[in-house]
Amino acid sequence: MSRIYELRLMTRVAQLYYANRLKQSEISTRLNISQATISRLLKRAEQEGIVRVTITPPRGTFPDLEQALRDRYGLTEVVVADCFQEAEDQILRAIGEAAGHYFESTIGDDEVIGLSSWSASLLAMVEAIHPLKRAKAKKVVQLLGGIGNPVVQSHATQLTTRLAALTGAEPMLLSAQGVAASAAAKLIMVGDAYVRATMEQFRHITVALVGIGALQPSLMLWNSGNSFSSDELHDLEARGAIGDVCLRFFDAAGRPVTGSLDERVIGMSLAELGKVPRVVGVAGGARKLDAIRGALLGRIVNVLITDKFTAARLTDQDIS
Amino acid sequence: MSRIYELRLMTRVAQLYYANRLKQSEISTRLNISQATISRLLKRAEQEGIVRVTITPPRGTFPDLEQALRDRYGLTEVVVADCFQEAEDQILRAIGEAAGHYFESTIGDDEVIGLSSWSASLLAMVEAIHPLKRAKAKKVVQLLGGIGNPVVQSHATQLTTRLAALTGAEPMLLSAQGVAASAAAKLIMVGDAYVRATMEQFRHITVALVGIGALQPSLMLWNSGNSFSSDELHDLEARGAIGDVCLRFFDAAGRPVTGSLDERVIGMSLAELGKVPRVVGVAGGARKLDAIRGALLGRIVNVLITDKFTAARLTDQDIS
DNA sequence: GCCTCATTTGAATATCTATTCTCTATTGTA
DNA sequence: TACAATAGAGAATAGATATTCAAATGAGGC
Repeated sequence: MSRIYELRLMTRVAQLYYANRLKQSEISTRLNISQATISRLLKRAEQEGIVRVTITPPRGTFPDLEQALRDRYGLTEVVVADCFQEAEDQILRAIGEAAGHYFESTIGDDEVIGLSSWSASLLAMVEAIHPLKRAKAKKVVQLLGGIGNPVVQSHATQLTTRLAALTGAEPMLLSAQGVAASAAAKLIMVGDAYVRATMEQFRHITVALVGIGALQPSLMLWNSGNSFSSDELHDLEARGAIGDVCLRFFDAAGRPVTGSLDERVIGMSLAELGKVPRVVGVAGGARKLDAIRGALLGRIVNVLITDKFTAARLTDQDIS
Repeated sequence: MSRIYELRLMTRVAQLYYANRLKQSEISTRLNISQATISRLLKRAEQEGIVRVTITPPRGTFPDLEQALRDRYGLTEVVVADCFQEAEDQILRAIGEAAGHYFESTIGDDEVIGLSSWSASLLAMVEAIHPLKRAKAKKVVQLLGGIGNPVVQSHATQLTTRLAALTGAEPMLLSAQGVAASAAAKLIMVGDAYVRATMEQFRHITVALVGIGALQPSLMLWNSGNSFSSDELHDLEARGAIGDVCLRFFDAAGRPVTGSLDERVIGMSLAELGKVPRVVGVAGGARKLDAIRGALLGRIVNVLITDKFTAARLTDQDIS
């Protein structure tokens, strides 16, 4: 059969199939051609470029940025949230909402959720989550003790409790300070049966929700000599630390920066986190850019929820 | 779920489905969403205009013209053949080839083919047909006796024989003049057993291949007082006849123009033709434009094979 | 607050589509 | 001319997708 007529036939079949929405069998009856051949013609029509499928991203979605981030950093999934202005509070709301939606629509039954509690992003996320009707998750495990004064500490456990309530899961709290006064103090706290029980769950976690912190300036400022000694922080900084997840520090390339602090932190380690199938990092904002990049490069998270500005910067694109 | 996130999800699913070519079930595993929902999201993505399918007609094919003709004249199928120049011989070759392809690819098993023999278009068509390997058609029935001198007459029956050979069908010939000298002469010819047998097949025909003739100027000139009397032709013309199919005349609107001639023509009548499920008209060229339009308006044919120039004129479009 | 109606969801399944398999036929090669 | 390798078509069927159904949820309306 001559080429031109084959092309015509493909076009006609494509027209009947895609424009007129006929079944292949209807086309096959109509044109006296077997259904198998119709199927093959349609496939060839695609190969020939006669049929093309175009995906037009609706305003406010950024599949190209997401794709670029997945490709560049080997991430499983990325959600880029739209955000009108690049102001901290706006970004926080945007990524919180996005993370909430992501969480709601991807949480499966019987999941064991890990939550690295003290993070404005995660707080925003949990606030965005609607109560799930049917109990879905099994457990919500607090990944890190509370930080700073007791009020903030309780905040941390509340977040865990809240998420547990929303998902109908059992909360597993880490009723301890995130940073013990000393390695010895940590040992004592870890001796607590409840703390042990929670930490025992770490290895059963199926999805971890974590914030990503920047060392400079926030942690430095915020700390103001409470949990961390200036020496420790400066030491971390001197050794290249740029950010943290669960108070476990890493440098710009994502390599762990260990230190005496690790002996005092009560919470999940990076090694343990590495064994969790799905680690969702929720973070955005220019201030955290390098920390986020580090977490991505170090494969500390494999899902990222961020804002469009940060996403653009992470892919070296112009910000639009 | 907020609208923007729904749209994002549709986009993402569409991307995985169309760009990454994942199965719906793979997507459903990956995103923790049921396959049913993936299917629904894809459907909605189309409705939302996120996914669009574009059909790009290859050069030399004219789906838009074909569509316009189908719509305008209520045709079942139309093939518009490409044609470089608007010269009779070129047009003839183009539509002949197109008709041949159309025939080859749509002829089914057990079809009874009717062939209105004396037509340059049909000749070109039959010449373009490759011998079918497996016998397909059951019978090829000559729809009209031969015209003019015996050489031309035999031409007509040869065409039938040839098509029959190509399709492995049994030829049913009308070994008679297309136009008898008188009504009485017709009666005599129709008395012949073979002629009767062939005409008996008329009502079993599943597909009729017919040319479309123009009264002016061709028939008038061509005749030169052979089969038709000038009176008859002028009478037909006076009564609005503009063209014919199987020597059955019709006016510009496709209404039959009957006359004494009908009593003498040995061949299928328009009424009989109207009962054939698929009547394929093969014709093109400026000269025949009005005749073709008449045949279309009168629903005398329901499939048209023509050239792009004629197609454009039939749809009142500019010729390109 | 409680009920009704319209939606939404996933499991089961009906339907549609792609692929395999086999047969036929064709093309290039000796 | 005959032969092997190649290509193409449809029938059967494996596989994928759409739809149905039942259950559950949410949004008004009283």
